[in-house]
Amino acid sequence: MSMSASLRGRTSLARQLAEDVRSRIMSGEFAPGERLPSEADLVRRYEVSRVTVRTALRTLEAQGLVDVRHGSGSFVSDFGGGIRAGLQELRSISDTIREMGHEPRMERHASERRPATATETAKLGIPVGAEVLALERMVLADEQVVAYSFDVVPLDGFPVELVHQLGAGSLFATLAEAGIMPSRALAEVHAISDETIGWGPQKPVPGLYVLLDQVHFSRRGSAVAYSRTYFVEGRFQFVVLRTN
Amino acid sequence: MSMSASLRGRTSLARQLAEDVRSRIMSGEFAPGERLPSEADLVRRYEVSRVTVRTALRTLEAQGLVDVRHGSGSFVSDFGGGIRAGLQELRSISDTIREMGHEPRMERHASERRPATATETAKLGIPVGAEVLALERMVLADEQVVAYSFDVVPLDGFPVELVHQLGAGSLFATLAEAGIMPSRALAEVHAISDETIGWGPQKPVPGLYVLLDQVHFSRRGSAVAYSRTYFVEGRFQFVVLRTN
DNA sequence: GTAGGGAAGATGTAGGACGACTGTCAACCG
DNA sequence: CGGTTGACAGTCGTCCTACATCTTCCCTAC
Repeated sequence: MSMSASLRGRTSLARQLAEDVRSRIMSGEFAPGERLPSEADLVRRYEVSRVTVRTALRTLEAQGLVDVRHGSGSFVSDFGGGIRAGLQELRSISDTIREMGHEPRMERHASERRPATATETAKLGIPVGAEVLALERMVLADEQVVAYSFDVVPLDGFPVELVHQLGAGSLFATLAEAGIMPSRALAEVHAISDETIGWGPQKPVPGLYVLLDQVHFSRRGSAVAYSRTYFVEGRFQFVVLRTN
Repeated sequence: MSMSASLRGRTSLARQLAEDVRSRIMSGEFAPGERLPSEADLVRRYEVSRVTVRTALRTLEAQGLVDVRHGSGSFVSDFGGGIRAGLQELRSISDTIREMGHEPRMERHASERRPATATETAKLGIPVGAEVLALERMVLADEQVVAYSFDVVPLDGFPVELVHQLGAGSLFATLAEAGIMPSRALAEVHAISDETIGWGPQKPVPGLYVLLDQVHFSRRGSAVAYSRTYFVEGRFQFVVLRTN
């Protein structure tokens, strides 16, 4: 059960352990409701201290994946039928679609360098008129339209040689390559009924969408992207795990 | 800065500490971007061990409220002045409204004991035909309608003397009193356009809602309630904090 | 058969120690 | 003079040991 040696280094041990256990839970190696190995067991198996094990368990508990019971053990949370990709986990839409068992594809509709609008300057906390790259894309899962995405990335300080790449591949991957990996996002959820949104032969009628209006932040707290994603109602399962 | 003595007992020290620091962050005592006291400081001020402090900080970090930086310190997450009261924190609608600075009120529209429907038996994992209490309520903030709520609570094993109270006060409070405090909820988000939902003089037109379709679970993993809450679009700020 | 008690195992908390990383600032060098 | 280097204090990451508290289960006593 030991982690691959390549995992070590870079991030903290606890973080790696949490990620490893998390993947094992997701893969079903640890079934919902089942008891995890005791802290002492995990100490032996992963060859880390109990502090590290407990730190990792705490992280997973805060994420709602496990339930640590005093005097009894740690248990995989049971939601009576499977945990899905939660909205509170920050990852690219493509990755989320792939995790749900579908094949993602992004189709670029427009790509433009222009000054930021008033809304964008406010959301991103950048000066008025600062240059941004605006993207309009269509998100497909198994060739069916699931969302229309409008992304804005401030270009000030962004590596020039990577600008063209922003509109091409994964936004997350390119941002990470530029050293400004999104670490957190503040997302607002809205219900939108608008016939003017969307395009293409699969344009949904009526135009009913769940809008995810979100600002992405780097670990240091600077805004790195602002995106509005209109999810076609019914085609995408939005799940939020709520804990206390 | 010590916690009130009444806080001690019941839950774990770490949980109490996390909750205390969380409230101080929310109240602005610890401003966004600001550095928290060092772990050693917190140990002295709260008179707990470093293990406890670190456990609490880890929890807050997993919730995205603080950013712990190796060798530097712990910092309150900065979202550029963005609002808090995130959707991923499980609390009653009333509490959420109150935290946003408004006065909540629930108005009961209907209350009925009946067998569970097929959907409800599936969502709650109860036998077909099991008796449930179904509630229909209107949620107001400062006397303005913000949502219509449809709640279902399975009555099997529920204390008889508390049944009437379910329809009266706070659902959460009554469930807690019955010893089945909701600890986690799996919530689905949908955009709904439906003119048949809602009632009263303030019934919104058009009927555009953000639907929060959620199953509440106890700490042990049993479903304790199923609720569909239709939030009137634009009247309630839905915020999801996404982390990784 | 049942209630009670105790042992074993599990997590919760405490305290001390050391390593690794970060930011600062003074000394140094070109 | 400016930029670099290096020492240093502060802070988080990890480990160790010990004990307290809680759960569970089994065994005993009645």
